[in-house]
Amino acid sequence: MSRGDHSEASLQFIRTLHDSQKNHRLILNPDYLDDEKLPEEERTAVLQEIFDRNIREEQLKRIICHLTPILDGDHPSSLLVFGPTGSGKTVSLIHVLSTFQQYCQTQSVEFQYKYVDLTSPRSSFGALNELAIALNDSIRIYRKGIPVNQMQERIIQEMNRFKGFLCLLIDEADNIKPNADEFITFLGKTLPRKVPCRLVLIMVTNKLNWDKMLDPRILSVLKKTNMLFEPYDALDLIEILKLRVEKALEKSKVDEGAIRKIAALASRETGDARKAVELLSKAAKAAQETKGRLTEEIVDLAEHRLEMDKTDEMIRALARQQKLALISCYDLLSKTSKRITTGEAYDRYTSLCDLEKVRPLTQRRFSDIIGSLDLYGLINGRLISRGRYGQTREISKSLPKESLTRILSTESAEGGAFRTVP
DNA sequence: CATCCACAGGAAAACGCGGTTG
DNA sequence: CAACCGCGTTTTCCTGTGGATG
Repeated sequence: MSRGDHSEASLQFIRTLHDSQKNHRLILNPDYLDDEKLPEEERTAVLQEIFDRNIREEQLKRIICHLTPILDGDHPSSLLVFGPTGSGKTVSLIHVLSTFQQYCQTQSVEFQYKYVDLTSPRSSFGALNELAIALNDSIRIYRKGIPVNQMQERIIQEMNRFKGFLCLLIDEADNIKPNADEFITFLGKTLPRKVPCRLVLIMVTNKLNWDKMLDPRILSVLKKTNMLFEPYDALDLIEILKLRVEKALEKSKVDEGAIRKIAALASRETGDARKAVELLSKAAKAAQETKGRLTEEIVDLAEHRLEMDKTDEMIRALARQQKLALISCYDLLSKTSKRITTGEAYDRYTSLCDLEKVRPLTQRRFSDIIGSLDLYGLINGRLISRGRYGQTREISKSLPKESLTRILSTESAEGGAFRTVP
């Protein structure tokens, strides 16, 4: 009997909750807030709209001007594109090249472009490998273990299939780590001689002085042209964000001020469009959980939360040794409340390693780890000299209490996990 | 003023792993 | 199978460094 009342109340509860959730509904299409999860066609469609809004018009014009000689059969020089991350270099170039390729087909000019992605750091060998994959979409993936010359031979063979103009778009070219010269020499010097097609190199980097690190002799062979991508300014970002809002969110529930705030925050930092969209996504989720309206206050909240999540994620992603180092630092810091030195931290670290049955690293290596932790902002490491008592990094904490407790909890929680790992 | 501590940090060699080749 | 290759990681060895101290 009371059962009926009870379920009636529950039903009511469910109904009101559902209704309120419906009212709060802000995110209509979450896919548009995450570039990576967007299907290819949709992605290009979004990009198309961005370009239609004349956001990167200046840059597009410049690229196209550089390419147009091809239509008359002239050979443009290779191109070096600079620009900070998230300024739309890759996106713009791919857009231009693919449309240019289409146009060339109608004009019966032989033109093809291949995209070589070096986003994750690679050696010159890895770069060659990537190039080979880009050239030949077949399943064959060349693995490590074969000499470099042979690799180059295969690429030359592969390239013999192409005629006319072949444009190589090399993304994040600065990621070729130890000997970038080798790869670039091959590209700029060896290949044009041994291959029938006309090669146009486009290299993308976000390091302004990258070309100065290369051998000057290679640069003279390349006959390159430089091009600079300015970061998006706040107005551009507003346009981009508005586009996303239209696609993904219930527009009427988004404050104009909130968008402006996101754009301002992002442009103040680096002008990175990806970061702006990420913040928008975070803010939208936060808004949906509360009142369902995207306001400036929510943006503030989301920014704070995003930062916390980042450090959290950071810590979770650390390697074992790094984590151990971090733990030993904070362990020591919490006990002494005084400045500590690398040596002290190292002592604590070795004993901790003993406890975890992990072979401790050398102090030299430990010093590097401390350096990396400092770089990540998980620790403040300042180089000081204490006169006769030597020179040390003075280590102090830089994390809020919330993260700190979490570190200590992972220490105990993953202690067992550590031990099971051989 | 020279000394000397306790490390920083560069260079190079060594190691280990995952792969190919003959 | 041994020999070899590429490559990131780690160890070994090394030279600097800046100011309190005698």
